[in-house]
Amino acid sequence: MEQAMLKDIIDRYEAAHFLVNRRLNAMFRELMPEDLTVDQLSTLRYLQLHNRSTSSELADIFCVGKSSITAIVTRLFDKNLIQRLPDEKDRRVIYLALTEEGRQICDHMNDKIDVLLAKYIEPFSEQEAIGFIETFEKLAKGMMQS
Amino acid sequence: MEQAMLKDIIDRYEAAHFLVNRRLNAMFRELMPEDLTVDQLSTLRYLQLHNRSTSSELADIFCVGKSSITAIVTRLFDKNLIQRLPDEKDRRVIYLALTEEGRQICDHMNDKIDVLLAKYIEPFSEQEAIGFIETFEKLAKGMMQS
DNA sequence: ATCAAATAGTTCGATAGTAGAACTATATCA
DNA sequence: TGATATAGTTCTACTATCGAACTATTTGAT
Repeated sequence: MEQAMLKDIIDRYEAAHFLVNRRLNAMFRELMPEDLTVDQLSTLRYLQLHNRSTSSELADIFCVGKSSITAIVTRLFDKNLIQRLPDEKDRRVIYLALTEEGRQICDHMNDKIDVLLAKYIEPFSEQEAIGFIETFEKLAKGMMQS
Repeated sequence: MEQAMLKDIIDRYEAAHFLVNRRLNAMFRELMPEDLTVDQLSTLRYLQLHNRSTSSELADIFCVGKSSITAIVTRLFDKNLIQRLPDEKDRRVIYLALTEEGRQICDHMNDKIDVLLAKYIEPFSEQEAIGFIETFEKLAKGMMQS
């Protein structure tokens, strides 16, 4: 790709990324129940998909320090939404898992989020949506590796 | 689009969005000079593109309350990166603009960010990149309207 | 022309997320 | 066995955010 075109694509990507990010975050915030934040829900949702994760894994995935994870996990633990399950073999390790209440909130929020996102994705043709998501996934993969 | 396909697209979109977001944010954080945050730079960059904006406009664009903007603007003002220019006609209004120092930091960071993003976008063919960005912009536009 | 309502921006108090350093406890390995 | 690495927590400090209360100004309805 030539320089001028690449620069154009980058500028447009940044603008769209910023806009979608800010808008989506605000819309998610509005969906949230009283006592839960967007980041807290992200944590619950990750644990729903990856049961018995650990603080270290969350820190890697969320790209933050372990002390940030301790803070967020403690808040969710205090709300009785996640459990801390010590590993029997390696006593340094503490697995994290949803409680029944955490699972229910997750399920409920998943439905709400699906409805919200469907509104924006539905207008696209199947072909366009698939093409888009495939490129998006390649981009994500590229960022995973470095 | 049929339901099962839509649901699949939504799940994949969410996963890629989360990953790209978190990774990009972390990479931006690493690029930042000592005394500047990612959100502060976003504000500077918006002002570079939209000179003489106002707090209310920033609050709309960033999807946050006006008091959040006051906080961030005050920090940038204290660092001498932006100016506050009262409107002559309507004395409630205060226009915001970069200082010379703010402009320089912006230019410098724009270059760094372009290099970073180029690394991830370069691998795509021109055709794929354009198709992707066009759909992304449509998505952004859809979110602007509601 | 006046006064109520709207608008622009700030202040204040509270909370969440984050970094980074210091710390504890445990495991690994040379 | 002892040094080093790893998992997680605690603590302090800071930024971003909300929402309510506030000031100053403008707009608009009567």
